[in-house]
Amino acid sequence: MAKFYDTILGEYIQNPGVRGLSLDKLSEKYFDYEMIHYDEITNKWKISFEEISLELAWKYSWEDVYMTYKLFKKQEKEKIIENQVLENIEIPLIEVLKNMEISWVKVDKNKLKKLWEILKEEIKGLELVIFDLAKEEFNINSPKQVWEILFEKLELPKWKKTKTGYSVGVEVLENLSKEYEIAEKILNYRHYKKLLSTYIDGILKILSSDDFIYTSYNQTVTTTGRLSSTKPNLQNIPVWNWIAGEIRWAFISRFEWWKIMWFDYSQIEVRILAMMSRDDHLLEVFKNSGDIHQATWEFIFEKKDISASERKIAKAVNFWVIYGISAFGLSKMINISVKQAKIYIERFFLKYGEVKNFFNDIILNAEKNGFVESLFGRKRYIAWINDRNKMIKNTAEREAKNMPIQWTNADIMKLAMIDINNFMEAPLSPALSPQGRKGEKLKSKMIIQVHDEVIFDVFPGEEKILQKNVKKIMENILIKYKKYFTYTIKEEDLIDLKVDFSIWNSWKEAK
DNA sequence: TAGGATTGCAA
DNA sequence: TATTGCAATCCTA
Repeated sequence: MAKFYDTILGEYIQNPGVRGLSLDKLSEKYFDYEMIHYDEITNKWKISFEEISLELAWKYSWEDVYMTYKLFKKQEKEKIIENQVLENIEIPLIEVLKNMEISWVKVDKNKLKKLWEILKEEIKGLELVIFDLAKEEFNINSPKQVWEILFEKLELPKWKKTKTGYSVGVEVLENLSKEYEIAEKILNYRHYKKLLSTYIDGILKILSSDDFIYTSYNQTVTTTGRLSSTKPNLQNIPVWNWIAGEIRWAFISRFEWWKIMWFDYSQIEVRILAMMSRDDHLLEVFKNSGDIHQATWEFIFEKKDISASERKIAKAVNFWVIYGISAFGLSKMINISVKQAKIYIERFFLKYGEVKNFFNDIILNAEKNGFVESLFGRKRYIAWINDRNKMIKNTAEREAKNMPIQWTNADIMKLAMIDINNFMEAPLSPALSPQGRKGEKLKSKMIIQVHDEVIFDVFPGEEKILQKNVKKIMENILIKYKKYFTYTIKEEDLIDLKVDFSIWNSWKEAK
């Protein structure tokens, strides 16, 4: 039993993704009791807590404690506190996330300022061109004004409607940009503007005086057991393109002589699929070559030499099948005909037959029991799996198919983070300590998690010990925690997870 | 000023 | 006609 407990996490485990997990919401939901709000007692923050009457302060404080206690008692009675995922993953993770949050992330302010100058210049230029093409000035950031200009004034062909007018999203503009320069320019404008507002201004705005940012990790918002990150969201920093990719160069080690180290689970979802489905052919790939894309193509098309474009298709098929994509979706995603896409998907399931059975079983079970389950027993209720509406039913089925995989992914990563944290907190033996000091802890810090990657700020001299141990911990999670499995997996089907690694002075790496 | 709608970034 | 998120911006109520 952990040293501490969290009733919100208890609630989250029961019903991941349900909004309104705050104490006052739960108190209403379960005890039909409306708590006093902080807004009320402070007259909407007009007075401070010290200024309110003792009686009100007492009631407010008492409620907080008592309702938490009642919630705990309820969860104890319902045996929620004994939930394996809660006890072994979510509760221990609290401290890990705390450590990450207080470690902060150093930012290269000058780098961002330089990017700001470049982007500002580009945007200004594009604005002029767009106004010239439109023959008037308007707000390019306003979708409404954009479609008014494009479809009403310039009479470009209309593509897609929205609730309030016409869509002018990427898909539409990309189609238009084949013939109309203005569409292409607006796309460029948006791209740069996005980088400038969200990633440059957004980060500069919240930078501390010594150039650090301190993100928050939220443990109870996603329906898939993943974490989320806010203020800033460090989980959607751009990776592509010459200028967007530059942004990652701005996340640097905290001191000049420190390094940024980056670990990433390679193709983890396909590996999980192989293991959970126990598909012999898929498992074989990972036990042998490990090159899943090459293997899929060879296997599906009974062909040895493959071209770069064929490999790209194989990669897409491997990737999208996990999400239960339709032939239509796949065709759009990689720009092939629906007919072709259908053939690829059919052949995938024909060859990897157990995968098909695995997905079918998940749906059957969900229909029967109303929930799906991860490898470690994380449950999600999908009541609408039996909906009569075919659209709703289809969506539910796609969710059901994807969730066990994505959840298991999240569980693996969380377990790895807990073990990494334990490793970093434990006093090192003199032999292992980089400086040979007795009882010393590592000084490096785990700073960022992005779903299947973890990033460290590394103290000089600790590179080797971290590289070796973090990689080992991450790759061995399934073997170490097989006792928690709720699916039966044969010992020989426990495949190795693969972790890629790189080290640099900033987050931008050889990706 | 709050919140819906649109858009776009990540895994 | 894949999923999960967060955030900037516009614009209406």
